[in-house]
Amino acid sequence: MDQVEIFKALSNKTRLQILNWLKEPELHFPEQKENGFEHGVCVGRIHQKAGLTQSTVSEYLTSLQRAGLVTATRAGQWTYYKRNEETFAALSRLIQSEI
Amino acid sequence: MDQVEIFKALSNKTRLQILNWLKEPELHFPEQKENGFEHGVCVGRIHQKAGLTQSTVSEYLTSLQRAGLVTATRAGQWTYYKRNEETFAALSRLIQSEI
DNA sequence: TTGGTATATCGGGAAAAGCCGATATATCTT
DNA sequence: AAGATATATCGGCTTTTCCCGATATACCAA
Repeated sequence: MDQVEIFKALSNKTRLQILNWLKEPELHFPEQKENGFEHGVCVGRIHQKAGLTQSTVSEYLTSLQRAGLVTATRAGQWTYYKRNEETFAALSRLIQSEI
Repeated sequence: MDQVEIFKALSNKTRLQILNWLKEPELHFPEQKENGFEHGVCVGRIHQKAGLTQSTVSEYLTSLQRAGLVTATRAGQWTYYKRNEETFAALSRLIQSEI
């Protein structure tokens, strides 16, 4: 758990936005409803909603993953990204006791 | 409470270090003991301990203050910086409920 | 195999952050 | 007023971040 890396990942409006969308995928990505959200949301939908290029969003998701804030699951041609709530909980604890 | 600004302020090893020192000033800045720590620690001592130039440390402290993570109190020729625990508590809550 | 779709990676230009040395400002002392 | 001390600000160089378009890679379908 690299603190600096986590805070850097969180230091961007779009990335915070993405994390927020992933809190309630059914609400923010209703198009994907039939496929379910067990593994999260695929890059393409996040890309469309974010209004940035595919490459930028892909890089953002990778950086969130490196920080441990999301997990990635490949399924066929899609990669699904999902929040990793444990990291958020750990970070919250860290802030009130360690930092 | 600008989330991005807070996370940017926390995205630096030295600044995290400073915040950590300020948790226990009497432990990390014993030289200042006779003056007390009610208003925190003055820039010069933090500068010496950090091993970066005075200007850099002054800028770092200003950025921590802008983020609301510390408060600054001027007393004579000294400026004392002190942790603002309310912001840390609020941030901790924010992470576990909002972000 | 060929082509289509989804994602990742690469190269790069612009903007911001990391630091520094020099200098300005504020305050105290004499 | 003049000098000393503490902090803030400014100009600049270097590294990193922000994004992009182009291209590569992976997978699927015919």
